[in-house]
Amino acid sequence: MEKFSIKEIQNGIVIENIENFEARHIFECGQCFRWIRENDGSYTGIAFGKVINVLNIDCNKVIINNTNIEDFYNIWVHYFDLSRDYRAIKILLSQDEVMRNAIEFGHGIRILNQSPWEILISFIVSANNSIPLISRSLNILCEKYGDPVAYNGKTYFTFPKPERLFNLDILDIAICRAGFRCKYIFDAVQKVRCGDIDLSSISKLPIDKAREELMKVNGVGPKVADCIMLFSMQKHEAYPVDVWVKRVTEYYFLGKDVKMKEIQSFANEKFGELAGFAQQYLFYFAREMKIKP
DNA sequence: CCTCAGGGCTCTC
DNA sequence: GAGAGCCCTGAG
Repeated sequence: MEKFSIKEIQNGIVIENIENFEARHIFECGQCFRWIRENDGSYTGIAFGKVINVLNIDCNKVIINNTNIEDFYNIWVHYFDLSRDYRAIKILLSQDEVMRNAIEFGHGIRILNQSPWEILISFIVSANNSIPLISRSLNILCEKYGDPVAYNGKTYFTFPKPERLFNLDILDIAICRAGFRCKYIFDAVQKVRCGDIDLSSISKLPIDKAREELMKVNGVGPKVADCIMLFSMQKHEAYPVDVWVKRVTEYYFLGKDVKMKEIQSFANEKFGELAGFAQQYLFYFAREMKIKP
């Protein structure tokens, strides 16, 4: 458990003496698409129907605006994974020199506990796509089918509940301009609707069985399935391999172009139960450094 | 203007 | 099990 103290302020809370929490690292390490970076370096976003603004005053002090102590303990402790001891994770992973550097670089990363449904759709949209376009498509879906929540003179939108999408036509999905992925979104909606996919029971399965179930959805392959499991099902042994993770793993650890399967088994042996955390540090490092093949 | 790649997946061979 | 094609767009 992380150690920190909470104080309530006007329409918000201050978290003091917190460690391993940098808003920039958390929201830009590839696990979420809808948090907005403000001019002051804070991030505004919506989860569990609540809009909040998150600002690091320094590396040990965080202000969460538009919330209170009750919501903090009921919602945000879990969302920001504050019950987990990242210091211990970092010590274990830092035995490796490459990891030590990557961890230093992204020292404030935490893996958010997001909604499986939102992550399923988000990472379907992410396939062979760029972050601005992913965000744009998701925001269109939210503006069209989510619920408005006002904050600070602006309107934010919740991620639409599955039921809201059940009766939509494929053309109603296509407005989000996700191209060939629209039919995959549609397929995901249908499979959730008819019960072919039950995300809450999948989340209780062991990783290999869960991956297999998730991949029943068109548009969900091994990488997307691993993202869903890591970012919304607390399966931290998942090691999603996208182009960046492939590059960084090959560049620093394996030294040559290898197959996805070899990268997976490398991650299992090297990082074990902590593979997902390692993946996040490596991904953020590789992408910010723009490592080329 | 054209070309390419971008947090892969499906389909076909 | 390898490779082309896929929607769409910004960058070069």
